[in-house]
Amino acid sequence: MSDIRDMTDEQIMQLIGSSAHTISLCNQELQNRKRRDSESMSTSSSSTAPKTPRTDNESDQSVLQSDESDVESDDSDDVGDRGNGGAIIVRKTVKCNIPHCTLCKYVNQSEFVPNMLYATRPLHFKISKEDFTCHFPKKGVYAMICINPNCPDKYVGPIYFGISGEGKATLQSRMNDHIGQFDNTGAAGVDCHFAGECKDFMRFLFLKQISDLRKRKIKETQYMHRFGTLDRLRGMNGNVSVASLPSRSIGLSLPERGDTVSVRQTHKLVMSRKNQKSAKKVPTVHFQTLVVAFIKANPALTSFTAIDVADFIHANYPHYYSKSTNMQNSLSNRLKENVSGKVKETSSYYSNWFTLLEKGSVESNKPSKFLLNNNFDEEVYAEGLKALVDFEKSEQERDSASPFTTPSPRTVRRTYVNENDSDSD
DNA sequence: GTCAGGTCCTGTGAAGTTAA
DNA sequence: TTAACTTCACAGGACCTGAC
Repeated sequence: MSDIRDMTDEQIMQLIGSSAHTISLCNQELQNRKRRDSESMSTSSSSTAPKTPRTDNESDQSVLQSDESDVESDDSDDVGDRGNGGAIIVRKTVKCNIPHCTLCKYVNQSEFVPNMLYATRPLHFKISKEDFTCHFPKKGVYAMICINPNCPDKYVGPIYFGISGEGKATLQSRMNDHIGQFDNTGAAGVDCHFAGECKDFMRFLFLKQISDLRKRKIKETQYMHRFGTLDRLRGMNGNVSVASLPSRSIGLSLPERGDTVSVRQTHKLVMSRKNQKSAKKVPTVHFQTLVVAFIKANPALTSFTAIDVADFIHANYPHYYSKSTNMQNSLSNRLKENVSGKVKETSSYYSNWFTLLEKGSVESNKPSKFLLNNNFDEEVYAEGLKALVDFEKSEQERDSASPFTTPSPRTVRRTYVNENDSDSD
């Protein structure tokens, strides 16, 4: 690590770049080998394993298992959502055409709904004896779609999945709740999207009739994963409804820094920041991005600790680090959860940047660099890294303009601190 | 049917404790 | 002493309830 500390920022970025290229080539080769292996397996066996990279069937397998007992009167819905990962087929939702119905104008009219996460898995509609309408079913899962061709968030297809509630609230009343919020400038969650430029572009459809609350939540969570709506890039679902073990995320707030603007909590496993209103916004970076940057920058290391990663961030992104408190502890918590597989089953697919299936070979307290698998999203990684670099650059420029604003030294974790002792750190 | 206030639940991250 | 681990209070979003 010491040689890295002697490097300039440019040298470090160069190293990251060259390491990234090497690792990318290695990953590609490993993937090719895996593909060849699975092909030779499939020719010698009758089982037909899906060859599509990163099928969502992997990420929500456990949910699917639960769903096997999902016996509803119309359980033949979603006929395409098992098996080889083709189109997801649901009943069609049509206008009820009852006079003064507030929902009719929002019913989805298109023949299919694209999937931003898995392009090969759009929503299609099957011909059914009884279509869903604004008033039917009462209990089930619904999707909200943005059809604004100029959507500022570039959303296409479902951006939010919801369910009818536990009590008397029906799907119809839930939709009315949403629609009622579109005129409210202070609307939160998915409603704030449609309270803006996309106000008249919301469309909805009902996906499945399920009377059991638990099963509704499981189904809703499945859809979130299948369409990636847990990620702000593709949707507005903040949380899964069902998690066998609660996933956690790193959010480092800085209440002592005065007025703050909260960062929307839409991504799971995200390093979020509360920022001073006047200050340049600290970028929101996936915590995995930071770990991957560390792994890529240290190809010779076979294992590391949260402290190593924290030191790396401190050495390479000092301004970003200085905006954080207790980063080491948070990294430690999240790394442990990832490596031990706690977040795998229903967390966003970002958690799958790390190999969890081979957890037996990875110590949770000292993860190996080999935990990085082929599933990590280069685009998200590059985006996060760029945001970090840009932020550091702008902060450095600010420093050189006023030499007294250098980042504060690394925050040491406080233990047994006397509140009155301001020098405890 | 609508809306405002209430409740519940999960994410967040800091504080505290234990182990090495 | 420090790293690793555990616990818990708080914030905010999703959903519920009841009045109008």
